[in-house]
Amino acid sequence: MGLTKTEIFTEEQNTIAIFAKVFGHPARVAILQHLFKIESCFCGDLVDEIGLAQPTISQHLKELKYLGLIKGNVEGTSVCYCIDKKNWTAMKELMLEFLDQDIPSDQDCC
Amino acid sequence: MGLTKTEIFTEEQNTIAIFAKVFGHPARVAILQHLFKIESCFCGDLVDEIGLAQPTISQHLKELKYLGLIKGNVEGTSVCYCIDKKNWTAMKELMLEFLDQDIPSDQDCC
DNA sequence: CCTATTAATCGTAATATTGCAATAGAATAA
DNA sequence: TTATTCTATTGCAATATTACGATTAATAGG
Repeated sequence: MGLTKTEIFTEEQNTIAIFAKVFGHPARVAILQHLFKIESCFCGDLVDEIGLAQPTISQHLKELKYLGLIKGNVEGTSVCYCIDKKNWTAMKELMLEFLDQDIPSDQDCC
Repeated sequence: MGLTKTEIFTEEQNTIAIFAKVFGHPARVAILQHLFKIESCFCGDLVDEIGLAQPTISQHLKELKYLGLIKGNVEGTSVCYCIDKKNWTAMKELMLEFLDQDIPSDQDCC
């Protein structure tokens, strides 16, 4: 099938999965890390920095943009991409809540 | 192609992506949340709790186990699954480092 | 032994993802 | 206008993922 049964899960579970999925590819991790490192951020730079073809990078950027994690600003023929910090923070809160479930005991139950 | 070019990325980027990918499906998110909620943790319960077939749950558990995030303990005909807290903490550190890149300014560059 | 119970594995169909060549679009420069 | 530059889109092949029916272990109970 290859089709996720989203309807049987909570909205929170689906949202966590959607954000996690976008981080589930090293190219998108690399893009985000690079955008954080250099605050100014032209698109062509990413193609040089990461070793993937321009259409491939463009596709990854599209996904990141669709989730609101980055913004793109047209400047002449180039496009300046950067992190949408507000949305990034909101996403981070959600992921932290999920990752931080392990407060109680140190020992495992089995 | 459908084949990720892992060789052009750093080990850290690949590791982040691998962990993120496992959270990229709501069923696995749900499994982990349930394992955190009830400390004791039989496998059949997960099949009832989540509305997916037994082979499907078993497959998701296998992936979580492969990454070391959960442990399985045979008890008679049942298997008791639980979070591997040590590995969970290590994974969390890595993810936090990635998610917490946004310390500097509040304003976006574009 | 046989049977029931539980979980893992196999096989397979449906769908999704990745990557890129080719092309199209959009703005600038000459 | 025409050429150039940069990015987005299209189309497609290769591979991966998801889901589950059927089957196979593995253990427990009679």
